[in-house]
Amino acid sequence: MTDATQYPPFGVTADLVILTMRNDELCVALIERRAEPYKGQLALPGGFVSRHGADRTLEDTALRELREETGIEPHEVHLEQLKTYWTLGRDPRQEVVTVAWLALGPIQGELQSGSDAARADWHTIDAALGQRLAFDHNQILRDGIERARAKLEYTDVAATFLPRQFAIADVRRVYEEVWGVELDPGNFQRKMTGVFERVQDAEPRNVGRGRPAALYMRKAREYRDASGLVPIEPPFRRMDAAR
Amino acid sequence: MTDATQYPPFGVTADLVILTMRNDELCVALIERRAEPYKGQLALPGGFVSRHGADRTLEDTALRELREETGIEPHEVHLEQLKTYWTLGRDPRQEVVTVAWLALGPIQGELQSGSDAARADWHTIDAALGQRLAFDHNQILRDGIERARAKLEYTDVAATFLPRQFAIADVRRVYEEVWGVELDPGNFQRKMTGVFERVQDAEPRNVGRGRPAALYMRKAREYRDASGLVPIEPPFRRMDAAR
DNA sequence: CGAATAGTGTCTGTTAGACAATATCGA
DNA sequence: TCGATATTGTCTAACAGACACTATTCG
Repeated sequence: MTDATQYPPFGVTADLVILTMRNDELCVALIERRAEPYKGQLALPGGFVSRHGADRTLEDTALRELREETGIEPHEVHLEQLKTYWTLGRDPRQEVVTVAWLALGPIQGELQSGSDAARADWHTIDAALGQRLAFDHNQILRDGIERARAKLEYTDVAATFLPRQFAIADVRRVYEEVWGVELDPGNFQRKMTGVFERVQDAEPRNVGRGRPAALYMRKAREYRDASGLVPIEPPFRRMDAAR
Repeated sequence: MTDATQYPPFGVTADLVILTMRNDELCVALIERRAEPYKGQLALPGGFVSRHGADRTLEDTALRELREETGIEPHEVHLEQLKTYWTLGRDPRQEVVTVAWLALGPIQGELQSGSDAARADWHTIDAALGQRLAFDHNQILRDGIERARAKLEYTDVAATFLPRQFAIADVRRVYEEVWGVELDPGNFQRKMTGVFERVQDAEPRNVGRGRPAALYMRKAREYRDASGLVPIEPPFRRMDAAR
């Protein structure tokens, strides 16, 4: 660390794995690259740190990219740092270190393509991983999904996919889709009612057929860790599948 | 991402949170900085990526720094990426992004100071966190310890602190020290014998008084995740304290 | 022998998971 | 009414935690 200037200069980007549920399917936001390298291929949205010194932290860059891409306000999503990626020659233009972020939210509308994207769209996880993405974005996407899967087990992160008020069955559908399993509705209900807070007033949103569900929201007062998530009790094991 | 060269150049370092047990105390490796900034203060060991293109991946840098600092061979330690840190002006010389790594191992000997360090020594966690470290290294160290604590709960990572063969009580002492709790020896025994593999031959290493303990090692064949750790069964809860 | 540590047995309260039963809606 | 979904009840096997007990060493 004696003389920093003797070491090679890097570019630093923040790339985003933005996941949401659309029609009960787990989807990821991808852009189509407008420029080389990987022109025309799909990639995770992202961009370089500190356009004109606007970013003061790594998170600023991630939040800015998130806003540009989805038009969503930061407080509506869960955002956490995922992992950092670099291998020699990973980007042919110059050495680029990418700090990947995981963003989860109830994002409804269509996406807006930023400056460097020809278009931006939602893709199901299977469709996205079934093709070659730009750079090492296949790996980043896999890591992001794995992180989300793991966090369902010991946090209330599933609720970040849902609007502010939701039914327990909505939470269950998130688990079922993200884990790819079927869960027993009865047992799930019991476990989760303790995790969330019942909304008393609120007319029961009456969507489909069947008995209307009570609405819940995330508990505000409980202990949250640095990531803003509430730990859920001992284990919600991935093996807890019905049948 | 249109023109990478318009963005500011960053230096990239790998800094290490190297934890080990010495005299049943959790200790961290710190260096005393030889040069400005923070000259004379304690800091996590680390260094810039790719001195003369020697590093082809981020992990290469971490492994190289680890070897230089501890003289330890990579296969003897558990190494995982922790988190990446940057805020504007974090390093007064130039903008530096630091990829922090967590290294856990049964590191016995003294430390060798690298080129940029006046000296390198082991410090207990309390001593290290009780003073002002260079840069944002207090935060990085706290994050590293928290990661280690969390991983004890659902992996066999405790064994990475120990030599290849160990007694169950050794594992228990790791949990007790890292979590700062007392665990019931009997119940701990039962849970952990399933996690590890008994070494049949191996004369019972006879250290202190009392009945000599059977030796165990980590299971080689079981499923290991990408980090090389074996998941341990449902929950080893932090609350599982005795008394 | 007694002190110390390793390891096993046993009991009890809790809980996960299976599955049945009830509640409340739309058609 | 039926079909669908929400919610609660019940049972059982497993298990965590408390704690007593046995095993094996050293001094």
